[in-house]
Amino acid sequence: MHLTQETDYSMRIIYCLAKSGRRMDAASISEAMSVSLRFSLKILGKLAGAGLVNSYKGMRGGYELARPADQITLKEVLDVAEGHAYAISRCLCEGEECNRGMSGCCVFQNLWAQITGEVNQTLSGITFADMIERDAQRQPAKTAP
Amino acid sequence: MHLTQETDYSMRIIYCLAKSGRRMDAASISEAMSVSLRFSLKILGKLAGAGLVNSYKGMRGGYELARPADQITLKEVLDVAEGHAYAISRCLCEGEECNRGMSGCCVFQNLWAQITGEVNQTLSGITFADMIERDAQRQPAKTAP
DNA sequence: ACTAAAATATACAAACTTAGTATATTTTGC
DNA sequence: GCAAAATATACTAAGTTTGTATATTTTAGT
Repeated sequence: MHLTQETDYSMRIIYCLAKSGRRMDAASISEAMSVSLRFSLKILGKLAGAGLVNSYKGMRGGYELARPADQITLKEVLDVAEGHAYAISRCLCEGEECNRGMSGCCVFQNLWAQITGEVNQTLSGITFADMIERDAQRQPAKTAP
Repeated sequence: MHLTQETDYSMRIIYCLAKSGRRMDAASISEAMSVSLRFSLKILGKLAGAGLVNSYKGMRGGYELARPADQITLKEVLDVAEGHAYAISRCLCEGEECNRGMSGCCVFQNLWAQITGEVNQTLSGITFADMIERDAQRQPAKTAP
């Protein structure tokens, strides 16, 4: 029913890179996220493979966003992390046609498609720059004391 | 990521009972849904336990809706079938606080809560009577030839 | 009262998914 | 050349889902 941990971590990792604006190595990221180094590396590999982050080997290597934060949407990250687009019901996924009961294309599929569409639209309308903005709004002016 | 099969079947079972308007035994329901009798029984037990359907033992026994179809919402059935309310992310569920990284209550939680709220609101605004209506709308007047 | 048709309760198990780990290898800056 | 990084590949442990099986209880009809 829920998005996976991997999706959760992926979001945070991209957010972290977006906020820092600099290249970071996996160890720093994993520490900032409180996720094991191994698992962070696995996820970063996936994100790099999908072209959301660029990776650099060797000393001074690490990861950075492949595009500016205002050009990466939540939907993109979710799709990569989950392996496919968000869908509230399985019956909307390819190769998983609902052929039980209900004559032909059922009423529920119709409804699930509607909800799924709304969620995806929301997610594709929000970038990581927006998220940073949102966070700033929530924490009202933490200026020097 | 998806609602479970059990939720899918639960929806259809309630829909089936709503449409028939009569008491039906598990065998008839399972046949109509193309789901095994055993599994149907298991799900029907859950629905009966939650008070969504009434069950009757013995000959001429079976199941019927506990309330009229226009007083049972999709949200109610989902909550029973899944065991808890819909939430897009785990971090919204009780006893699953997200305490990793992100200072305090994170921006993502905020967003997930918003999306989750919208989905739940949609689901609680639709009854099974509405679903029957919806289906009729989709299948344009299948009157005699 | 007896019998057959139903639901109920409880437990079990197989398959799949998720979450995370381990090992060995490759690349690159210094 | 060496050490710091990523990469590739494979493995495993735990949890969840999707059922199935067995034995029991209740009730209508005769």
